[in-house]
Amino acid sequence: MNETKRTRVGSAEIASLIRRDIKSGELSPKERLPPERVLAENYQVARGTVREALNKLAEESLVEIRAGSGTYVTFDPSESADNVILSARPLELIDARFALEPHICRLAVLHARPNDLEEMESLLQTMENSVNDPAMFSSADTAFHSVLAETTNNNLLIWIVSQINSVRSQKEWSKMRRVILNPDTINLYNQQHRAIFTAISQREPELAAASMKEHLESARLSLTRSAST
Amino acid sequence: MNETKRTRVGSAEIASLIRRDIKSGELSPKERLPPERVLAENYQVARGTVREALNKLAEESLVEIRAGSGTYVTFDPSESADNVILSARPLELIDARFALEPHICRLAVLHARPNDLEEMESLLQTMENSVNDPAMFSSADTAFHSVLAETTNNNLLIWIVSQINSVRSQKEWSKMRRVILNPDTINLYNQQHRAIFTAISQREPELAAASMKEHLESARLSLTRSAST
DNA sequence: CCCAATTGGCTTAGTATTGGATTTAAAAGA
DNA sequence: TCTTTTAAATCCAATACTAAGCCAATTGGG
Repeated sequence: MNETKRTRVGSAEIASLIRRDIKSGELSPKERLPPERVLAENYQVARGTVREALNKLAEESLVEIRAGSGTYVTFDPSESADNVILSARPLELIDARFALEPHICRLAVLHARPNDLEEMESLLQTMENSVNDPAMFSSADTAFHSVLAETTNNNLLIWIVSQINSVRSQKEWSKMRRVILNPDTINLYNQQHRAIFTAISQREPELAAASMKEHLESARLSLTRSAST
Repeated sequence: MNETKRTRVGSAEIASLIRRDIKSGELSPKERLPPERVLAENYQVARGTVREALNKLAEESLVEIRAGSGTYVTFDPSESADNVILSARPLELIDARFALEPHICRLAVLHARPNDLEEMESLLQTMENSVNDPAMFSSADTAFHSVLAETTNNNLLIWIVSQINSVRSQKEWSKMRRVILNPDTINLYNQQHRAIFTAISQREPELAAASMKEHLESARLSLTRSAST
């Protein structure tokens, strides 16, 4: 199938190329594509082929074709953001945190300053005093993970984590917290948070990352257990 | 030699240019744009075309047009959510990718289906044929990392990666790409991409993650090297 | 306070560009 | 061979752009 690469360039291939540029943001919303005749020239195909490709993209609502005017990008990758965040499922969230937070711990070890550590210590104490107050624990927990991100001094990571945290403050999630956050679980989490904090203050990046992984593993376990009941 | 028939520069193009300058902060809030007649001269179009472009921007609330006075920027990028993304610095981006992409590789190993692998293979071939075409390489490279994210089936991760990719399509970055992406570097990246792909097809999560880390390490090196020159 | 200069608002007629659609021929694939 | 797809060349219809002029609102200097 892919052996004969050179000869056959069909409308499907053209469509894929353009689709990729739109979805990756290389072509921004409202932007006008070059005229069909020029695209045909660029891709070295006939105009009819380009036309077919553009019509496919129009059916996918990626572009809008206006006769006499041009073809315009109508897909905004950043607009689908709210939907993604609102509809994120618990296990998706845990996987995303698995990707992010261990490495955040490593970076936190590199960048942590005394007042970062003080803030973490203060939040740890709040959580340790909230064994019977799930709501309080939960807000301090979120803050703790935010501080970890802020400690990296990486605005991109800080922003990503804040986006992820906004998922957790959804309505549906607070229900779930009430089920999961019993005193035993809170105690477990407190121990794990403490382990992460200790690893960071002792400047041990891999230990910090490993502790975070263990913590997230527990969180995943809590989730699957609560889902099965 | 005048075979090059310029494609029409229309109101959509003018609007895109000005919109980009506004959103990137090149034009500050409250600042007055040059008069329509001057803009028309600068862009080498008729005044009516400039007018249409400005009216579009006014509908998007990016500018305010006051008859007899002028056209004023009414959009403040620092108050926009996209701000973090627009102002992300190269090393921040690499750190974020260090956090995300190795784990994405692990998840990709778990979820990869035959047509995911086919798509990766096709992009690898595109990149391998683009040793002397940085723009094409870059677009396929972005797509490759996007496909990795899509393979996880995790919408949250897919969205995060797409946000990160949108950073890379910024103006400043395309300059940097031209400096970094010489044939040697592209060949190196191609080898590394191939290694990642092989690890995924052979279902070796840790090998895939390690290959990705190596790839990102190279990317970081290219960045620091280009920054120091 | 008024006048003159500047700036956006708007109209018109003529021209150019662009997508829409059809036809014929050639090439690729079943 | 027959079917489908692509190429190439037209012509058409919709839309946008140019150019030029005049009006209306605003601004700032005298």
